[in-house]
Amino acid sequence: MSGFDQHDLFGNLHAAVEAQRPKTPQELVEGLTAPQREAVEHRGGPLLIVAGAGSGKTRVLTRRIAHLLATGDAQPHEILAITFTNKAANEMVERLVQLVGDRAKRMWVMTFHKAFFRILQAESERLGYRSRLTLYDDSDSRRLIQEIMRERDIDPKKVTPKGVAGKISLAKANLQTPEVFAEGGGFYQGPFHQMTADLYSEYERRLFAASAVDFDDLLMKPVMLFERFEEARLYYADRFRHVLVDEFQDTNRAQNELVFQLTRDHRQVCVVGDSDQSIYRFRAADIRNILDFESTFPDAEVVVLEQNFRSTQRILDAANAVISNNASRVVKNLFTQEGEGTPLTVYGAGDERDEAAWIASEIWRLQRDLEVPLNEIALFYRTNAQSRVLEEEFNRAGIPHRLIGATRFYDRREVRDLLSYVRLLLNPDDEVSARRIINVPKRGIGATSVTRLGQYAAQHQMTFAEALRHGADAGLTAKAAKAGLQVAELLDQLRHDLLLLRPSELLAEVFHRSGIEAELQAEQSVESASRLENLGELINSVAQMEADGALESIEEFLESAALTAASDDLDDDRPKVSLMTLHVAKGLEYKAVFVTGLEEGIFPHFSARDDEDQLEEERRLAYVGITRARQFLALTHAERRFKFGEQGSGYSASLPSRFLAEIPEDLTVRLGTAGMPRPSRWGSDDHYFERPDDDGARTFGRPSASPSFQARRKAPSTSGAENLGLSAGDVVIHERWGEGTVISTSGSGDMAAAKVKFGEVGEKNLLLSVAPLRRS
DNA sequence: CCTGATTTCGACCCC
DNA sequence: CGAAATCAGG
Repeated sequence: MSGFDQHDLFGNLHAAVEAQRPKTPQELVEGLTAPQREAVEHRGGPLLIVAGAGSGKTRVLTRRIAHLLATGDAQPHEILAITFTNKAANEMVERLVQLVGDRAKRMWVMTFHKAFFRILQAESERLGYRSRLTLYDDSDSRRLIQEIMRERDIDPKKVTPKGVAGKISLAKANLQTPEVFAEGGGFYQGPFHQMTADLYSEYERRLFAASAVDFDDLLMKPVMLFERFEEARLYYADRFRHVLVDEFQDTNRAQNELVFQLTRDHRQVCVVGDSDQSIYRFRAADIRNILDFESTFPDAEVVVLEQNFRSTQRILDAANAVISNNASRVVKNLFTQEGEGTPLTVYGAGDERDEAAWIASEIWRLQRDLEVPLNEIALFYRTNAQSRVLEEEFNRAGIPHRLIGATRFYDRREVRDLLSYVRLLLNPDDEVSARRIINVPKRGIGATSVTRLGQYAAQHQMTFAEALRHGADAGLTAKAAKAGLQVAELLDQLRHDLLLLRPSELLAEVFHRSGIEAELQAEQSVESASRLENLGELINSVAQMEADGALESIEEFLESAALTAASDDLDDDRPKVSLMTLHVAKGLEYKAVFVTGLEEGIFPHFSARDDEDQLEEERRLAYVGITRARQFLALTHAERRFKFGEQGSGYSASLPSRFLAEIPEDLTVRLGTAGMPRPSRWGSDDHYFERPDDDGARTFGRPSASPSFQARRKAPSTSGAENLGLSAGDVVIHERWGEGTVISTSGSGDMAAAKVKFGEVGEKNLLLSVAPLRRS
């Protein structure tokens, strides 16, 4: 899955050579288990694949698609394969290219949101939109809601725009129009609900006027389109004669309905999912969609994949034990042939710094003694806020790492500003973008002027951008009115370039002509330098995409910018430890995994405290985390943690998570304050005792005294070997292994490493800053 | 009326 | 710690 595997590389080469000859149906089921094969070969009706973690579902899905082609049961353009993340989609495309060659490019293999944005864009006229659609992301929607609330003098403290946005989002996911929402189905009543309903209604009106759609519209609007225009539904249902959906357990009502609308006639629908991995309830995923699939399609064939090809038995046993505490689930038990494996480590830290320090020391050990590459190590946490301490400690310890899914490049302010210009050029109705760029760079059009322009636009039924030309009439000062006129002219001129320039050139032109460039250059701060750099990077990356032939138009670029999640980014293979939330981790796998912060209140999160359903979801999240690990799994918790509390912030005691107690003791080794001081048992004890540089600076195995302070003061001390300036051929002496010859070196500073050949123990990869090494 | 500086407040998970 | 509300000055 993760793509680092060697056999994948060879697979690629192999595929390139073999690409000319399509695989036969027989070849496509080679090496599959009986249930996997059944899933690949099933024909003629609905298919539900219940796929446990690590049971090879991507493999089955891609083989099934290839098989459909090979037997002539489907043409490439008839395939719609839906995933939840771009990352998963890209991976699927890659594998399909290996299996069926370039024909894969004619299939629709993408996320729900992308597929239905395309359909919505193509059919927007039917729904009455007058311009090309602009996609509003969460922050755009929030701005619009905030603006509406401001106009209505609603106190943003009593009702937050975020809260309102959340309510509207849920309503849309459940296919509730403003009218239906207002009625409330008897459950929700009262003035507060009424106000939310009014806001929802106005929000919809404004979105429509701006020719804009939000994320939830990408699902809800197509449902409405298909309901109102049967011929549109039939067109797409006929075109996509084979619909396959991954991660079906995380679909919401709208997504479920879309699948049904597209497939209810031909019934060639294949959904894959694992109810134990449903973790998106908070964004309206409804686990019943998968549980009720068989009642929706009574003739559905069900295939259950229970053999896990990823983890050791101990890891699976732990996962099974935890998830078995969920009452509402279909029982299934994963098994593996990967062997027992080593025990899991449970580490009880003093506080979060100690936790981080221990993890850092373990990572060093994993890579040094067990030669686990850094990019095969991952660290998960429940909330993004937990990442900071971990990062700080990793910086101190010199552990190369990357945060996945934290901040999106496209969310940086300067990037959004620039893209807002382009959005406005493409869609003059776009209110949010117009409001955003009107005073970027500073032109002397402040809040008061913007409000007046907004009022004027509303009164005279024109767009906000159009109102810029009527600043004087709208009551702006002469200076502001003039500036407004200039913006309008600037937009006219830039709109000219739209047809003439390539996307990257257009961005560069906007960057320059808008004055954003000049303003940033004038500022001369570290901050502005970084912004300039980011925008340069943006333009360069677009130019690169053009050069690669990967970008047709600026519209396409905006679409991908809007639909790219933070977690989709850079598949760089550099050796770094990955840090991410448990949600982002779904679908990934690593040789070694750390799940951190297993404490009551954090994981399970306190918001799930009184709700059994939410608690079960937290448990599924734990299940997801555990099952990401192939060989090594450590679970950590801290006794005290710095928290942002209701009454101020400070350290407070943290109880170990109930999920820890749910793991049978005999699967684990307990370390730190929670247990006896013993060395970690990952790998052989030999490895541990052999560690020549075990100077006691690390914290594992220490009694509870105050491990955190030790961890803090004694960041890994260096052996000094990284400063020897070693190169291949040098002869060195290792304290334990004696004389050896340097074969190669890599990295620098704290991460400088060398491959050294010793007489007795053979070749070793050494991290120089810790290896007790000297020149001979 | 705009802008830059200062204060305040708030924080779960995401396509 | 960072974004948004608020304040003081031009």
